[in-house]
Amino acid sequence: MELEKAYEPQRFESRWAQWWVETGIFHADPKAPGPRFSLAVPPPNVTGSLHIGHMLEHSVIDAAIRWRRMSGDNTLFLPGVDHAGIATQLLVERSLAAEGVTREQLGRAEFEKRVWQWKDKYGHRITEQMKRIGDSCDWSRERFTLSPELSRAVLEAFVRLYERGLIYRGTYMVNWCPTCHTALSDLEVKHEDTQGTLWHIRYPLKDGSRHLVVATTRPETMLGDTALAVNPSDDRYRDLTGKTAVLPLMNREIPVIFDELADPKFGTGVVKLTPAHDPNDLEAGKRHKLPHIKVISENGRMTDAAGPYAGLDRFVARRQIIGDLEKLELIEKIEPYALAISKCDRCGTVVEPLVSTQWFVKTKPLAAKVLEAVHSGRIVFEPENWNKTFFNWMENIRDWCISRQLWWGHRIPAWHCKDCQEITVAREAPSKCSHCGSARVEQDPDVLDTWFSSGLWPFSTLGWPDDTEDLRTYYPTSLLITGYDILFFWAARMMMLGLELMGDVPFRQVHLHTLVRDPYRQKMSKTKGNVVDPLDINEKFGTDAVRLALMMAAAPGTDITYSEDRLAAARQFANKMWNAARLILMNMEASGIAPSLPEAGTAETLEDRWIFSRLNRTAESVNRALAQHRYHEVGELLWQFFWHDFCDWYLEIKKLRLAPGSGLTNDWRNLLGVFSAYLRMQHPIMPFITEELWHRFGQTQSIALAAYPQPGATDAAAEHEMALMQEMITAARKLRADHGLDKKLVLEGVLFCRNGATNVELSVIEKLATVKLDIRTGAAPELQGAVRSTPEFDLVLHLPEVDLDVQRGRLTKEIEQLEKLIADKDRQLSNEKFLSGAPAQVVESLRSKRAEYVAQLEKSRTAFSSLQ
RNA sequence: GGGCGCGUAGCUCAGUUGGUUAGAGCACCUCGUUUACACCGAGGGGGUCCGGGGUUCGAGUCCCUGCGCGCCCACCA
Repeated sequence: MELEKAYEPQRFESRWAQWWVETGIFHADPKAPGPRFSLAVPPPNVTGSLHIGHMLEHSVIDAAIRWRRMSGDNTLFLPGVDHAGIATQLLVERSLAAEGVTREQLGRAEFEKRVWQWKDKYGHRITEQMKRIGDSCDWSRERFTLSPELSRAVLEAFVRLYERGLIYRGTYMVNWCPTCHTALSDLEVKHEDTQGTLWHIRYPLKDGSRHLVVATTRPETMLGDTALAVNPSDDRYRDLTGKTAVLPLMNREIPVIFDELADPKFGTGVVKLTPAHDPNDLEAGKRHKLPHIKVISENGRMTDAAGPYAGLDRFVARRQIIGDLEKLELIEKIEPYALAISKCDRCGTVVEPLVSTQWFVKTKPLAAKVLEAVHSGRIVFEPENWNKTFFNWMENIRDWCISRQLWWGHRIPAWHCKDCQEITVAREAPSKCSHCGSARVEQDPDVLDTWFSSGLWPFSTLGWPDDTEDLRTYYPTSLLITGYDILFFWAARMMMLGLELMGDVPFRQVHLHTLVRDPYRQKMSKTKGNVVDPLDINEKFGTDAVRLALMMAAAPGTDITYSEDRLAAARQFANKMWNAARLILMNMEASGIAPSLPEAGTAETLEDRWIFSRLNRTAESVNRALAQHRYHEVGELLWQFFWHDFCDWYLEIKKLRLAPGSGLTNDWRNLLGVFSAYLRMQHPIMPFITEELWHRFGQTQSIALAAYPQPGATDAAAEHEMALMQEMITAARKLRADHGLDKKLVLEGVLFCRNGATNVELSVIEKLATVKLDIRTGAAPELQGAVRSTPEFDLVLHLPEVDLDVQRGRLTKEIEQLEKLIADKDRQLSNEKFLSGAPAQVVESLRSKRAEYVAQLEKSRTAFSSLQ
């Protein structure tokens, strides 16, 4: 049964994807033998769809898992999805908006019902896509952060942390998004450098003696000013003790106070204090017991306290205030000013700092445990250059605001008493207040930050808080593979919560992969319209080719720039695999062998000794690169081995040996043994084509369950002999190409060999280079005609017509190169410091290298003069 | 204001601990379709490794510095 002529992945990929799921071969068994290797997938948004970043991430994760599984580990690849609180809620709200409905109009219960409907509708898309791209997950263990089981884990985690004093409720200044209408954690706020404006505003003193000039970037907040401050060491303002200023526009009297907050070097050295709208001012306000006047509300509009500006959007109010101040001639100066503006990560709205009562996680004690775990090596970053960034963040961590004023998420398990105002935190809804016994208790309306539940992922997915066999077997997980963009959001939180609640690290190793950018190095985003749908390119190039291309591009350090050229190259590689298999199968049929992959026999020929050596060397490098998460190296090693060793040389030589009707000869066994090993080695990167070919060669079990090739003995002598033979063949081809001779014309000549070079197999050289050679030992007595020389042999071809100009050109270039190299070596070898300082080995190799060049130079010169 | 990273062939990038003539893929040039693959084969051209110092017998690789670019963190007006 012959293979189709070309690699057409569409013909078989979805079939294998389905087969892998249906046969359940990736089902994890805690009782199975072998070292345990477990990994929980970074849960994608339940309503999301696969993007190119996922494609890279899943290629890498799946390769890691498949490699460990084939290496004999008891593996668990746990899949699942995240409810993605704010993202999903916004999505559904947007769809409601299209119907002309707001969530408030629907009410909480009805809205939640709508989101669940949405989840049911789109929630399977991403997991179906994961199956389609070949993720070798245990689908029986699929998890969802908002499922009843995981919700129980969230509840338990919250209560335990609360009981340990690690969760508290308090009133602080938080980041507030007026559009999403919720508090945000610090991480959900993006700082964007912007060219803003600094307005210098005059605040008259009450006594009319003078005015103070205050600089601000946010004039609208002045309506809430409750003081002006100057630095106590600032000589310019010593006389202001006890003075009062009049707040323009509001005509409110505000005191002038002395506080270190005011920097004498900034502007005029006078700063306005708005405790309700600025974190620094809030602190200063506390120190001086200043009143808070909230002039901006949760929806971004001015409050009643803003007097004539009440009800205006905060930015509209700003413009009006500037206009009004100008009319009053209270603007002293307007200058451009560079500042970082804070925006909501989700919707891009400018975040408003507001004082608000929220729930927080006390992070310092948790971070201490994490720092200890990383410092002691219980968690290892790979690549390790993230250590410093990570430590810096962990060491300066601030408390984590975990309450969100949303409706989609885990409801906070706290009940407020309407009588005594106290809070009861409990695992189940209490019938009465635990403080006063009142039955008038009501659950806190807020939900938890979506990252709170994701932070429990490595153990909540394994059955925690119950003591399950899965949890005992697979926790801590072995490896976390994720993008560096969610290092703090997710990885750091898992570490904190895992160490606190499980008493052990959530994973032993963290591999941070790179991000995929568009061809112009821009981040891919839907709004920019530069996203690439991986399903489209999988269809076009083949999923295996996309996996290979992405992994080969993903060298740690820099982000990947997306390029179709790479994908096309990878597809061509897959096509090469396909056609090599086709060649082998065709010849098997001719030799009377049924498709099969027998064990390799013993190496008898040079090419067998050589390919075994190369295979073992490649297996060694590939296993090491996989262990170090150097996936681009894995791809490159396998590419080189397969295309340039196996196809270009090994198969070409074997083609000369295989005879029709021969049956299963030793040549065949060796060829098939190497091919089988290659398929298995390539499988973690390219699961589909390898599975397809595996079966085309008569296998019935999945290749995913076959053994991963382990390194074996190498054969330096065989590699040297093979290299020599390749040089001889190449030399002949070069001579032919130099003279523009027909490929079919058999050229006659003499091969002069020295030393060990004599036992080359002449017939192989003759066939692969289309030559007819006499072979002699020793150096050529004279070098006439078309010659190519190396230290170990001289090849002289009798050409029908030697183009002397071509020969001279080639030789002149060679001679120049050699002279330069020799001069280079001479310079070093005449350097006393080098001779005394460098290791003997280095000096020796330099000497012998020089001797080789000199010998070769002699040859070239002789050949050149023989042309005269 | 801190921190990280990048600058190597026309393009996209490799280049673990400093040590043969710095590599790959794509693109380019020449030749080649009789038996796996034109998604191919054979051969070839192409690089002052961003600039400047330094350490060293020896630097693409280590140190300092300048230029250019990117990212992350950060409550100063």
